[in-house]
Amino acid sequence: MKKPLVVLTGPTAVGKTDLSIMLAKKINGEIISADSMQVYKYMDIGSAKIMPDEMQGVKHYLVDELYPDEEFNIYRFKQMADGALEQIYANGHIPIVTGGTGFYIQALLYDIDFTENEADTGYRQQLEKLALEKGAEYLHSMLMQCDTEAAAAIHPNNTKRVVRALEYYRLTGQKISEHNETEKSKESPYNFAYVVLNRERKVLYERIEKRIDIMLKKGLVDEVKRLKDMGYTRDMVSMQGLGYKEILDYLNGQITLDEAEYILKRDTRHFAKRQLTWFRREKDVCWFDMDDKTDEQILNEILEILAKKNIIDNNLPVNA
RNA sequence: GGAUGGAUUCCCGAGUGGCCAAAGGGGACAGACUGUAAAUCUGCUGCAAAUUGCUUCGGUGGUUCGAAUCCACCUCCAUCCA
Repeated sequence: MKKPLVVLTGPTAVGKTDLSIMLAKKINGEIISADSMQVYKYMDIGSAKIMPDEMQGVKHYLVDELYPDEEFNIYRFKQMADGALEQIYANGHIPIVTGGTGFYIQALLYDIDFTENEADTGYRQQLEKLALEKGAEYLHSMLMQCDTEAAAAIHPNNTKRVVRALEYYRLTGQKISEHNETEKSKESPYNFAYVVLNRERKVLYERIEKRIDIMLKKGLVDEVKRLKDMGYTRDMVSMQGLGYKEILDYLNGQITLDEAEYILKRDTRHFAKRQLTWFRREKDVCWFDMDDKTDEQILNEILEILAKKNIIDNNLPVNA
């Protein structure tokens, strides 16, 4: 019997948070955040983090768990999220995975394996240096020699991914393309419902811009300044988050505040678009347009889906 | 009223007789993604169809085999002089 799992996601600023709380209360769920920035302490405004008083007693995992100088990546996420799942099941709750990081959601949902090796940062740095000195093409040709498939699949300019493929081969003696192939064909060990919230593009973009205006008003600049004063710097994963890198550039005198705002809004729009691209190619996804319906209506439709999949008890009152 | 400079495809901006549907950048749109993923990277952008055709470079008219590029007039904008 597969264990139940609900995914509630969508692009940034669609309005996931409110609905996730409503849903959690309705189905006795607990929430796992699949968000690469909300895990970090002290990063509240810029990450649009849910605050304790908004949680309404619903337990949240993977929020506020790391310090900004700690590295968070898919491997780390997977470990922490698996742990959270175990606890949630043990306590007799239904896990609700929310947050906008599609890659993380996929890793959890299909139990993709990332544990095979430890990062060898020395080799990675060596490769990155090589890329800088000899060019991206050179690295790519290196990959061509050990893993033709991966080289064919990865664009030469995408140094990050070329480096990882090379690193993977060096660490495991295996081709990453083969590893990907086996992981890709996995079936989910969960009885899941994958809900993606969306809105008309124009509306979504307006919401994004409005939200950034509010962040600025609420003191995003001060928040970043505090982080800067605590010694956190741009090279850290946390400080590469939207809202942090731009304001940091401003605080460091590289751009004006107006420029920072413009870039932040633009890049957040780009991000939302990329999220949508990701969700579009996920299988077994239920899409909801939040422009057409109230949160209550959507909630009810989600409950129907959950009941149909036996994720929740069929006897739960569905109609409002 | 006079002088000069300018008006280019969604925006900025190159182009000064054919190789121009028009460089480059931005935006928009689409896509990839399996240990940095709020990251990284790619494609595409006048219209319709096959290598072709059609309509574009403020407007109108002209020169020329041929014009975004030259000429005339007009409109608008900018700066300067009155």
